[in-house]
Amino acid sequence: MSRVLNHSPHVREATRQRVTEVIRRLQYRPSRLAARLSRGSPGTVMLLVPFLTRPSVVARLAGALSVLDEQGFDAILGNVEAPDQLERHLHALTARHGAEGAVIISLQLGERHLAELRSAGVPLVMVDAQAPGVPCTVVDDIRGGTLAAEHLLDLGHRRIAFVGDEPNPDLGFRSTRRRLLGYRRALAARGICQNPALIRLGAHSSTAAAALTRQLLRLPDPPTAIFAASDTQALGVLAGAEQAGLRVPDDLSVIGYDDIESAAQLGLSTVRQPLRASGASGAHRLCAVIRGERVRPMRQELPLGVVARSTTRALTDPVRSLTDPVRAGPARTAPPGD
Amino acid sequence: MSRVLNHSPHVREATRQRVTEVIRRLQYRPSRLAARLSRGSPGTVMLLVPFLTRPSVVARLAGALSVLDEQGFDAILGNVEAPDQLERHLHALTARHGAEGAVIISLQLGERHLAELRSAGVPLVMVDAQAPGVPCTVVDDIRGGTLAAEHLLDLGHRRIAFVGDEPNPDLGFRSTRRRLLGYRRALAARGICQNPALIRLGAHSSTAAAALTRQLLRLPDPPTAIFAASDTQALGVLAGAEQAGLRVPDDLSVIGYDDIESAAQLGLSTVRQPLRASGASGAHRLCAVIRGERVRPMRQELPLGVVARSTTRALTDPVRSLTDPVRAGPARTAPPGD
DNA sequence: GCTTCGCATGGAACCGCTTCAATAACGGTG
DNA sequence: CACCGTTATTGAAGCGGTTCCATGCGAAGC
Repeated sequence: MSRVLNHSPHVREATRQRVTEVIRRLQYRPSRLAARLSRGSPGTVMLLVPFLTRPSVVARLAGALSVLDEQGFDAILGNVEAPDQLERHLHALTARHGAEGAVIISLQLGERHLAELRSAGVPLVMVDAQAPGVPCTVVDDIRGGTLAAEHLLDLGHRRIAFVGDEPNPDLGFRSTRRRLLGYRRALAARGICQNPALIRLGAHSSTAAAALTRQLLRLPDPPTAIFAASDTQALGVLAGAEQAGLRVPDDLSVIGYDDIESAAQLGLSTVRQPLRASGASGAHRLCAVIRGERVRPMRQELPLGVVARSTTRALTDPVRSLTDPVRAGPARTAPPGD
Repeated sequence: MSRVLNHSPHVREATRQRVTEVIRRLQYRPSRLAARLSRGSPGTVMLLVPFLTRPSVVARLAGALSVLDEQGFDAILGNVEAPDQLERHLHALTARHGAEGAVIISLQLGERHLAELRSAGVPLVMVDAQAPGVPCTVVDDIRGGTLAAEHLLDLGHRRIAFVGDEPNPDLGFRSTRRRLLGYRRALAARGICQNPALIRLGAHSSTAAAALTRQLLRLPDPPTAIFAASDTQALGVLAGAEQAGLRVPDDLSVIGYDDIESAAQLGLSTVRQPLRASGASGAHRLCAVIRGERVRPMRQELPLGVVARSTTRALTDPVRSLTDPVRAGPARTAPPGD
């Protein structure tokens, strides 16, 4: 009878009919659990994400979910906002038959965790994070930072501030640090002396970013452009600028990072990274690992690009830095919509 | 040995030690699957959501997830963006031992689906949706619509437009329709004649909303305020207004619905509903149902309230509607930040 | 010192499916 | 019509726990 359920070819049509009929009459519902146990594969993978509510995380998650779905895996979701949650979920992973593998998203695991997972032999794949020996899908955040800074530099800006979030001590996000590094390199490459006062770190929230922005704008020599470490923070920067009475992009250029949905909606200039695709790719790669295949580039790097929308514009008031009458810059890309 | 794992009291300390030691030496990892099978409870529930990327959905999801987590349930996530996905996930649910129950979020199930689930005896709970005989957690969207409209009316607006999304034929969202109904009632209650041209429906996206807004603003007699059926759409309205060269709230008041995170960030006035709490409550109630308890109010209604931020303000140009000298309204609540 | 009671432990049965080996039915052929 | 090679079906043995029952052992009571 198991044969008819699993569409085995070695069953006569007559019997199939008969069995199906009985199944229907008995209201028989097979137990997935039992099937999975005896088959030895739980058909389940874990998706581990930090701060589920962040749009960039959700986009990645959605990407991963869609391919797992179509590959027939159940996706159990683990959200970690505190170290103990990480601990718990990771522990659940190491239990045999808990999940067949895991996609770890935007979570930098510590040595201890990695060792545990390795010794438990859990198929693993990382997205927006890396670890030795684990297939990962990333972007070059340093380059991303450079791209953002260069975009602003190309528009004539010189006093370019950076607003980011402090590295989380427990769940070590390091992308902000790398983006900052890229920004620094770009400035250095153009021979611009870096003013430490223009670099502000706070909590990863747009209200924190707004506060930092107000601080920046109160500086005796305020920035003409701000690079925010994420779009979420860039939205805060926008709010901060408005609160300070500045107009974007007229008085201040702002560029974010990620290209989340609302960035497009609000016309935020940003550094785009393929969020959804990163999740999808991670999931695909995990499936490969589970099947025992060898994933090709251990470290897969996705492309990055500046999307100039309407929050960045060429520096219009050279008085601030040099001379010249007011002349509206060319920037201001087409707004979204239509 | 099962006893020591399950912390049974009937085991001597010495034996416990010995067993634990052996377990450690053998690198023994218990199989969750086997445990669950023999125990007869999968310890897993399904979270079914539509359009995972919508912020309101994510907030609810996060709420549900957090309580399931602390209750020791694995949450398998099902995202449905198309009817066939719904079908698949629902079907998986009816399989025995697939999941112990499900929290259905913002998804209006059809009669057929409900019947199937009922006959399969799957413990069910709905959030932001309802069905006869199923415990649900909702808000009164009609009243929400009324609240939004009244807020604008109280500010002196009379030409109030509505921007919303068309009901999805497959996954029947009906909240927009109800919010619209509430809006209509409020207007009717004040004896305001309703102009059908001021009601625009499109896709649920902020770009669509932006387009609708531009149409509205090109009207010979454009609205002075717009009520958007969701914050996402309100953001689009904001963008549309900006594209049309209008300033918010000076030239146009905008109110949204949901109070998603970015609403607070951007100072969007909105009708707040407890998103995260709704998910959490749904999860709690599901746990109760699973435990065989009777959930108290079958239909649990969560509170709603207007949050006036900086996108709504009293009508300043009375010429447009009636009389009165210009007097800046009280509105314009403190901006976010700090 | 021997029985009685109770708690700790070892063992069997079972959860519900898959799988594989063994048996039965089948169709074709000499 | 008997025989043989296939193919279909049935049955038993796991998968890896949990649970329940029976046995063993130690402490308490007589």
